[in-house]
Amino acid sequence: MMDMEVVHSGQQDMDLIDILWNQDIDLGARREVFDYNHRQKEHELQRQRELEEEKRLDLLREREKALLAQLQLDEETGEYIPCPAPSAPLQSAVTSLEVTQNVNFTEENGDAMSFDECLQLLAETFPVEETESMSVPSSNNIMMSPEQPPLPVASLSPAPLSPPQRMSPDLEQAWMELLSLPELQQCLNMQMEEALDTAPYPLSNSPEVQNPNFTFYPMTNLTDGNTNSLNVCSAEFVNTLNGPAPSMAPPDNLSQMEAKAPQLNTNFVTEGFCDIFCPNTILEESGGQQGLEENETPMDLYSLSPGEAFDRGKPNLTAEIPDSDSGISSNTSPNGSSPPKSVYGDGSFGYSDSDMEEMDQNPGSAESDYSELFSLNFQPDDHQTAVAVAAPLVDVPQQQERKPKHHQTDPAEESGHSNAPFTKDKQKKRSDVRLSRDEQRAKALKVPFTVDMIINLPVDDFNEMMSKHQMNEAQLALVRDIRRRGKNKVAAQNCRKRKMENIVGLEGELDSLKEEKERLLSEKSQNITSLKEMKKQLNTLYLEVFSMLRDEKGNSYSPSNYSLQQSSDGSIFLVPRVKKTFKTEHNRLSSL
DNA sequence: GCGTCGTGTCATTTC
DNA sequence: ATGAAATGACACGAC
Repeated sequence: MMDMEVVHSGQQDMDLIDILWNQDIDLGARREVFDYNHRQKEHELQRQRELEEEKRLDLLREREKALLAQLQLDEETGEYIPCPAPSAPLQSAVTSLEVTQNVNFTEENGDAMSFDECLQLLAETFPVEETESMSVPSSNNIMMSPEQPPLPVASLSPAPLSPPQRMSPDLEQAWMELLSLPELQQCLNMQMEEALDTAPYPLSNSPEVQNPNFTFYPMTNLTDGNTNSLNVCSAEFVNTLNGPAPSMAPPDNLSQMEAKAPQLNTNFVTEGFCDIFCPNTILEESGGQQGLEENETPMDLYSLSPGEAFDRGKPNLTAEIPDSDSGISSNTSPNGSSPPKSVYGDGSFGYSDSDMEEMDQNPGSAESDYSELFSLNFQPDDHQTAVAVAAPLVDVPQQQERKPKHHQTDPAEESGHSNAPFTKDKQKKRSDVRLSRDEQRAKALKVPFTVDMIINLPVDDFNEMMSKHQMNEAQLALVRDIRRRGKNKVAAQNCRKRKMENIVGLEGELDSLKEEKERLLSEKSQNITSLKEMKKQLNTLYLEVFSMLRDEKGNSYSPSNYSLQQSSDGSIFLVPRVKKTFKTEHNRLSSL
């Protein structure tokens, strides 16, 4: 019987665990997360991988030195260019590749090192073996979790003999070396940012674009540093580098980058990642469809079909943003605790206020940085500014991924100043955070006003300002929300201030009333004392007056039988106490 | 872990 | 009737 109960309770526990597990699955966690052995195993594997990576990195550094030794530093561009007249002949394995590359790269910018030149150098540096496998080397799959399917390489590259697939392992490793160069890393990052800025939502209909493996892997791993990019960058991804690699381009050269993007040689196999990272190229290729014009911002795209665009865009904004604490959000389910009534109503615009709140759970991190970096006084038509302003939308989650543990530490704490700030500083910081949230939202929707203007302008000026600018519903709703919140915030502060003042005033009033009470009580006691004294004096005077009165026979009047009374005209009468006696007698008789 | 405080936000009421 | 201001209530983070 006991066993049955134990089994039963055990079964209940398991059911409970399953329920909780299912909830966690909904929240994005897997059961392995809770398995200690599994985690330990993962940890050991991770350490093993790290050791291997260290060895590989050492090897790669040596090879990189050897490679750079054969390159010349161009003093003008700061790039490495190949030494003139390479003597070693190309190996046979590269021949077909070379033909392809020569065809495709002959028109490229002569300043930069072309693809076949790189290959030539690599071939000189590293002996190339005959290609053994036509598939992408297994290193691509090293970092893949078992449940993830391998990259559909074939579908990525329709070209029958895409060069990277024909690379030998050594050659590919050399490519990986190139990829590990900081210049190329930066170039890749810039291309990614640019692509995401200009087309936040993949415009291509190709299934690869919608495959999470393709969008997720490069984005997440490129930001992780050299190691991961080495492991993860597929050969197709290498193709995105076929343009002249602008080395160490400053961030404000985005427009130049963008101008260069369409120049990429699209004859080369680019349908893979290039579809994702170089949307301009795709747009050019797709039958003259201009798509994004130079000054057309992503917002314009939203306004073309707000519903779909935002439905697709929303996961980009929210799904990759971890909740501030432990990645579990109470609002994960669509029917979550967010208020049913939203100012955005039918959800035709992707941001509901509660969604924005989720996005804003990270007040101290990148957002405030961006709010400081970018002024809100931009013109919506300024494409370059629009790109710069749109950048935070995609960059914020990346930065959050980089610093998930520090997302709520302020810079002062990070820099070692862990002393508790003064209250005023804290208030200012919180106010800044609040401001940065709304600024972030305003930037996201490209609202052409500053938050300060939205909140602090008088009603008439505000209405005039709103009427002067054509804004869509989402922008109007956001502006109204910002103004409402800003006003309400000030009102709440004033309300609390008044409340505190009322409390302080009431406390002061209470004190003064207590003092008044004490004063009145003492006055009362004084009055009582003086009254007693006066009565006493009056009684003495009364008796004195009585003692001086005499009747016709010269006898004195008895105060018990007579009393003195004053009439209304001031004259004094001696009245016998007959009435009283009579009254008393009458009362006595009636009582009998 | 719990209580307190300061603050922002929302819903509702008051003006 | 309408919009702004005021306020109660709640949530959240910091301490």
